[in-house]
Amino acid sequence: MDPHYHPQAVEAEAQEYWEANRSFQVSEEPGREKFYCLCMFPYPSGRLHMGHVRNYTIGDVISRYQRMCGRNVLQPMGWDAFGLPAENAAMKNNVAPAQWTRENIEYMRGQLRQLGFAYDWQREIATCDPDYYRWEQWFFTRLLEKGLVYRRESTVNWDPVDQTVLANEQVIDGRGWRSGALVEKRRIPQWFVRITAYAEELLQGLDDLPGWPAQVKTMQRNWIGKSRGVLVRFPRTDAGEPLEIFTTRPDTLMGVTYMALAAQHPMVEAAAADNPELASFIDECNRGSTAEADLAVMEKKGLPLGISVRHPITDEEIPVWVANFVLMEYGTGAVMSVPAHDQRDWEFARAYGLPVRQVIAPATADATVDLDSGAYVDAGVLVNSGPFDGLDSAEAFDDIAAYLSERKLGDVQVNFRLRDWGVSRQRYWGAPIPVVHREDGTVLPVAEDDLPVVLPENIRYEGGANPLHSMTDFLNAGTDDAEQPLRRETDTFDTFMESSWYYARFACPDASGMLDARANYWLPVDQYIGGIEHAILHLLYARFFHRLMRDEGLVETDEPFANLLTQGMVLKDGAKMSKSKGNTVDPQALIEQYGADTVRLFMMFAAPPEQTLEWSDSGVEGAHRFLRRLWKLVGSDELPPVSVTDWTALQLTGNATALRRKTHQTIAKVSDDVSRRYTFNTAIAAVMELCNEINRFKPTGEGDRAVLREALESVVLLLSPITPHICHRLWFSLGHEQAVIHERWPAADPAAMRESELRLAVQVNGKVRAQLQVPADAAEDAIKAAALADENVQRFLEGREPKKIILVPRKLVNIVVA
RNA sequence: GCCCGGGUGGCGGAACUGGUAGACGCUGUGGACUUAAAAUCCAUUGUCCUUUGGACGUGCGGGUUCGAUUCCCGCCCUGGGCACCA
Repeated sequence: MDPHYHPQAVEAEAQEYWEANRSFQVSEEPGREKFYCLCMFPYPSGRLHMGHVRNYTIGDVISRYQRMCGRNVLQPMGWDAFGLPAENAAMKNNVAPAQWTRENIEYMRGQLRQLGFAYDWQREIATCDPDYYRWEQWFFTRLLEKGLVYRRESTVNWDPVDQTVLANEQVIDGRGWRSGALVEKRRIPQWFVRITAYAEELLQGLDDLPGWPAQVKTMQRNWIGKSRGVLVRFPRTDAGEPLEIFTTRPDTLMGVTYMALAAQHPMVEAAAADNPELASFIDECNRGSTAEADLAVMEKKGLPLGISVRHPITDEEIPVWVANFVLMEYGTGAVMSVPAHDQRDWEFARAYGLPVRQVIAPATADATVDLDSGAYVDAGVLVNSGPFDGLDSAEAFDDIAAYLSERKLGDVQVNFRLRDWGVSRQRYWGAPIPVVHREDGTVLPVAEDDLPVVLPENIRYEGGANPLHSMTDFLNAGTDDAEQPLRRETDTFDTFMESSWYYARFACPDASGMLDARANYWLPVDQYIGGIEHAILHLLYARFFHRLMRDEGLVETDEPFANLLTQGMVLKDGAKMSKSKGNTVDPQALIEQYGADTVRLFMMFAAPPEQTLEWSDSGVEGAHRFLRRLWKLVGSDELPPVSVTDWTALQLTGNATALRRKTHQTIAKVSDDVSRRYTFNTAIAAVMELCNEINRFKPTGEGDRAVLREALESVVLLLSPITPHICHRLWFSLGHEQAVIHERWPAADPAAMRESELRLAVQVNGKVRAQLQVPADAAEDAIKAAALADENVQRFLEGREPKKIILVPRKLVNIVVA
């Protein structure tokens, strides 16, 4: 065997073997345990970045491990191919988005192959392929028929110079990123999917996902935001509909001193008609971005409408204000303000000189209220609340709700923060929304036989308006039954639509319908892996879409992803790697210099998968050095495999017994790390320790040789999911005829792992003062006696009698004095 | 602003259920080999104290405990998400 490790040759050889043998092509095998391992598919942005390499290496390690455990493993790969960057690239480089995207896919597919991932490439999907998105279009028309999608007006960012809708990301400090023009909010009709109809189920479903990280479930719970409160109607002092608000704190109702409305609230718009100051305030509110983060940090501003309502209990007159921090999209677009017991209301009241009225007092004497420095927001006991005085907040909630309900002034209501999913995008590079418009403004779904609505790909893209607007062939959709002309919709779908069901299509990529029975063999995904940045939106939409497909009879399960691993970001210089920040590290250069195995090993070794990984160029070299040592260590053993049937019959030297113990402890440790903890970094560290021990081991007889052999084979088997190419080669060089991918994962022998002696720490008052070597089966009293007998321990006891001796089995003895 | 994370040597990280802080690797330093360099191998590498040994040390300030990186309270810094980036 070549004494030098040449990764390029080794990796080409392994990859050719896997390809020639179609090693990773799988089909349904009823009766055999399946394992569906999926990584979030990439957006084909041009080249792989380190985040991809990290994500896909984790998935590949898990897939290859599960395969060695005997499961029928599906690991597919595809492309989330629609999206904004293709349009930006088109403008910049004068190339059609379709062409740009497909060229990127070609290149990135080659990179993934070089990294040796065990994908079933026959299942490859690109979401920009009409064979894929036609089913999304079909499904949308089904939802339309069921009333699960609807059209209404909603707000977008409008660039008045470029005459185009901007994504939040394209609005920088309230201005269009290209034109620099002040962005305006504009309301246009858009399609929505009723995710709110599934809010309760999506919330409950989280309880049935033990394989999901708690933090992700918490984020989703908070996002769905279920709350119980009261819808209160405040009658107007003049004519007109009462003002409705939702509050979770009806116990503070007696402390309301003003009402606050969103600028888009109908009552505000009506009042602005004869109030120029108000009209200009609304204009001001209608500038800038629609992003919630921007709205939340804005200076809180407002204006009185000159309108008032009556308090539903006291009949007192309450002024109505418009405020820039109230969102029309939430609740009713109006809130009751209780400055004494809500911090934001308090700040607003301070700024505008509105009264602060305390109606809640602390339930315990030690709490204090200082309304000059801020609101008192905790629950407590009602004061200044007339008939409700003395009730605690919980009782007051019920009593006040009942009072309002009897008088038809309010109702207990469950409210969700979750809003319906707006899926319309005023973009070219997306799946066309399959509807047509009549001249009278009514809308019809495209008939099933007329699907897919194919997006024209051979276009010139010059930015600004959606090029579909000027394509008469596309726009002309024939006539309806009454011979009236039909115009095709030019909006396309949110790309989250495609990524909400691709995992199911991978099970049956050539199905003649949206899905077929194969989906039910493979689903749910057993292990889903992707970036933590998708913790809410993508994962929630996919969970929702899965239920929609279930209710259409397409899948049998409730949840799409049984286990979820959220990988941390790859950062450099403390920031997410991105082209715009110019801090990317190109994996390609590393693959070419060191080989795929080095890159894979380094990525898995540098940090546990859930943690952010701060990139550093050093360390890659170290991973490569380890592989070179491994090559020499294993490759130099050219004796044939040893088969031992009964290890207990062998006479082993002390060193051999120790090495065998280390081997089996390592097998146990790595198995646990890979299968339960997903801490590949500690798994690799354990194998490195074993290699260090092998290096020090000098075999002297047949038994020693058998132990060495077992250790080397274990190293290769344990590393094979992580660095599959070098292990493929080394397994053959160890004399095996079958490729390592067909081998079973090794089992740890508990008898071999047993220690005969233990090393315990001896503490005096919690500080380590000595180390103790004791037989593994030593009695408690003997251990305590030995600990007390230690010279240094005696020195620190200073003749004092131990008050207590704490013995933690296998760990330490703590002698407590004084 | 709101929701969810993170903070441990010069660096990446380990310590899994409250039990010996710093595994494994990187870097640095010293040495071997070499005409020399690279590669490789060996030793060493938290700070401080003259020591066999000891003090300090896990963002900061408190608390609980025989014992806290781990649990509790209050801060600071930092990453992710906030519904049209994917």
